[in-house]
Amino acid sequence: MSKSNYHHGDLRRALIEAAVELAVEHGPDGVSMREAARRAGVSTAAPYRHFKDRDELMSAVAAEGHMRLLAQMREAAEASGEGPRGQYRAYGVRYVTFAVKHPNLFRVMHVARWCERDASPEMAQARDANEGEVGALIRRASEEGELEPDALATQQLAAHALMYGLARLYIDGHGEDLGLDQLDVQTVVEAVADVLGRGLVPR
Amino acid sequence: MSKSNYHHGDLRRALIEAAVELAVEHGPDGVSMREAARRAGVSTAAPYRHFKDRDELMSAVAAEGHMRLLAQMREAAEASGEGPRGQYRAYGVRYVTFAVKHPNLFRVMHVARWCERDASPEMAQARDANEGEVGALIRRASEEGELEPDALATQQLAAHALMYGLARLYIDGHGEDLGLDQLDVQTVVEAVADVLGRGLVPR
DNA sequence: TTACATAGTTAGCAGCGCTCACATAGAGTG
DNA sequence: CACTCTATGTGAGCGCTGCTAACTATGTAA
Repeated sequence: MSKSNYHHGDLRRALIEAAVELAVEHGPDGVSMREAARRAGVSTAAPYRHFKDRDELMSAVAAEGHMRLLAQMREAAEASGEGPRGQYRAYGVRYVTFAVKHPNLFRVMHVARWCERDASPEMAQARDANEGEVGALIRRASEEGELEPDALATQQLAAHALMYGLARLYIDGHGEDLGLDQLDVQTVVEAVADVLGRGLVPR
Repeated sequence: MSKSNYHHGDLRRALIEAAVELAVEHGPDGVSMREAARRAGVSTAAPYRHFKDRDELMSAVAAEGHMRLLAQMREAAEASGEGPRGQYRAYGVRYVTFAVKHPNLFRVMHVARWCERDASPEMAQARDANEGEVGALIRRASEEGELEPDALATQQLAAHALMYGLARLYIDGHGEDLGLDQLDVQTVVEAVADVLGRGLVPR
């Protein structure tokens, strides 16, 4: 181990894990440098050797979340294996499912201040991985003629916005108003995806 | 004035306005009870006579935001005046425009803890107003045959999620990645709305 | 006038982010 | 091996925060 065992082993990593736990348990505001330090068994000033401020730690938490989400979506795409369009859909379903299952982590992952690509080294890496993956999928779908290539950017935006919006409606507590609570997440997502697929206009 | 001129006039109102300013200037985390009190010209403990804690104040801020948004959307709908479906679309455009113009207020308006209907009296009122308005519009659209009534709930959900998601993509800083910054908001929203209208499937 | 609820005050606790001066442990060098 | 240097940790402390307790002033009603 190159940089370990000075005093702690790998304090940076330990702090990130403690912060992830705190975020999951108590939400974004429930993460404090001092409590993360306590859980890692070091003094309250130690974290500042590894993160210049709280935002940098939160950004690392956000990156960790994005890594986990990407792993989930990969798994879902492989399991579905119906060609790019089906995989794209499986991505969406898993995306929303993840948000509903881990709302606090998802929240941290989408706070502007923490998810900009230069917010932390981890974040840049996570975003590269994510965009590469989704980009490749979209490209395959359009090459195989399953999406119209000319309107591709707009369509991708619409799909992205729809899934993101649905996820946020759930976790921001608009679920009950919309009668979403009784229904299975997957059912809802697929129904909504179908609306996007077929369009709103009656024919 | 029934409950005014004890000492201050209407401190509750003054605090809400100070908090709205703070939220607009510095974001949700930039609002503090103490600073709101200072701006209203009272001691730091005075706010607790009107709001049991910070969450209750923030909820009042969220409600204020929803009122302003509703006013904007009404205006947009009247200006468009193209029948319910066109008005629904105008609603959506104005909704996203509002979010882009007042990102911090929009953020406060959608934090779960602050936008639940029993978070504050103001919030309950604001949500009633909002839901009534949109609900009526949707109903008219379906009565006049401009939307398919059987899939109405799902369609409404899709439209809602799409606009909410688009707004959040903008304010959560995903705008640049998607190349949204160069384009006019209205153009983007209308393009996306069209994708929803026509559907994703190539025909 | 007196009694009372309302709306404000001051003082203070505990927790936070963050910084500074200091201590210590390992790596590199003579 | 001793010596230095830097990376990593500690403890104390500043100023901010949310919130509470005990007290005071004000307008209302009996």
